[in-house]
Amino acid sequence: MAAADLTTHPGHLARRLQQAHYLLWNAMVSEEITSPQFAVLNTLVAEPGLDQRTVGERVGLDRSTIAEVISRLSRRGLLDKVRDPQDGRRSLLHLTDEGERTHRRLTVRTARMNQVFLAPLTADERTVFFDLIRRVADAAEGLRHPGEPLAAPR
Amino acid sequence: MAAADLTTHPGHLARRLQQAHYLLWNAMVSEEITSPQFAVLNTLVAEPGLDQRTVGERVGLDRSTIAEVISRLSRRGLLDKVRDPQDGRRSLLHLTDEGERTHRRLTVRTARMNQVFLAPLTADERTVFFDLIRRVADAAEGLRHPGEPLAAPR
DNA sequence: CTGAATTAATCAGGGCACTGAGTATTTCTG
DNA sequence: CAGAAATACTCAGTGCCCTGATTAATTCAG
Repeated sequence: MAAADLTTHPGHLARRLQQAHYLLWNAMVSEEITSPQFAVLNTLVAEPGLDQRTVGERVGLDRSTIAEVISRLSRRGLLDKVRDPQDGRRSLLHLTDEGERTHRRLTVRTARMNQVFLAPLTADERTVFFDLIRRVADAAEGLRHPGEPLAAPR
Repeated sequence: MAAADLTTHPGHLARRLQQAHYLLWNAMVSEEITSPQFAVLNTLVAEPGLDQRTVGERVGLDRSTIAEVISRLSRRGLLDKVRDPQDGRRSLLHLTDEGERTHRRLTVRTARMNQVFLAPLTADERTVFFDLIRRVADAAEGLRHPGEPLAAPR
């Protein structure tokens, strides 16, 4: 007895939302390039030559995950990865021509998909939707860095 | 040039939201039991004896994923899985005592975590937050089943 | 009643996401 | 300047998430 109602659990809703998006992306944007991969391409269009860690920070992926995503994009010839001569620890990233073409092509499809995805909401609701999610995500991310203990508040 | 602004991409926001939740769950609820695993336990508290596929449907996991999650829960002794004598294709699931205890314990922690997670929002905003996400997720899920072609509308 | 669909579960394979440990390089400090 | 601390990346390990193909059991149609 005493089962919780998952429809009031933000984590459960977030997961379902992401899954729904995953499916729609696959159907309407690309089966080859995933949404996180597109986010990386998009970041490198705006800021070519960024190092791996910073790209991860921009798109919200940790060191290990960004390494995998970049390795796949590199394997497919969408970006080049070279050691920084100024700082031998860093890997600098640049899109290839093919990478830029892919980004351009997917940008159009992505916009179309977002329209479909957000179709159930009015323009005002979309604004609120973005604002609320962003605030919750930002706040939770902010809890990571500081010395805040998170759980036991003493 | 012409990089998109990811902060207006619902998919990107959904992913960030889910990651933020993942981290908070890990810090405040459990490092052993994940949120999807808890969802399964919760479903079986409400409806003991459900078959594997139906549980997956309830919590929003496909056949393959639910199989993995259940295999882990079973390995940890939190649930029992037995072949349905009435229908040899089905696996029927029941929580063990340990599974019920775990569910009870995590229910409390989960409620506390949700408070922290939603702290940036007022009570009214939380209602809207749930409503908007649910509507978008439901609509996208609804696009899967029908004969709708999704992409090329002809 | 038997062959054809349907259904539940499994398996193989690809990708995302995190942690903890380890390596190489750079920077900071005494 | 040498050792310590910090930084970027890699690697191993676990878990979530999906698709397509396969297997076993049930149900349906002729």
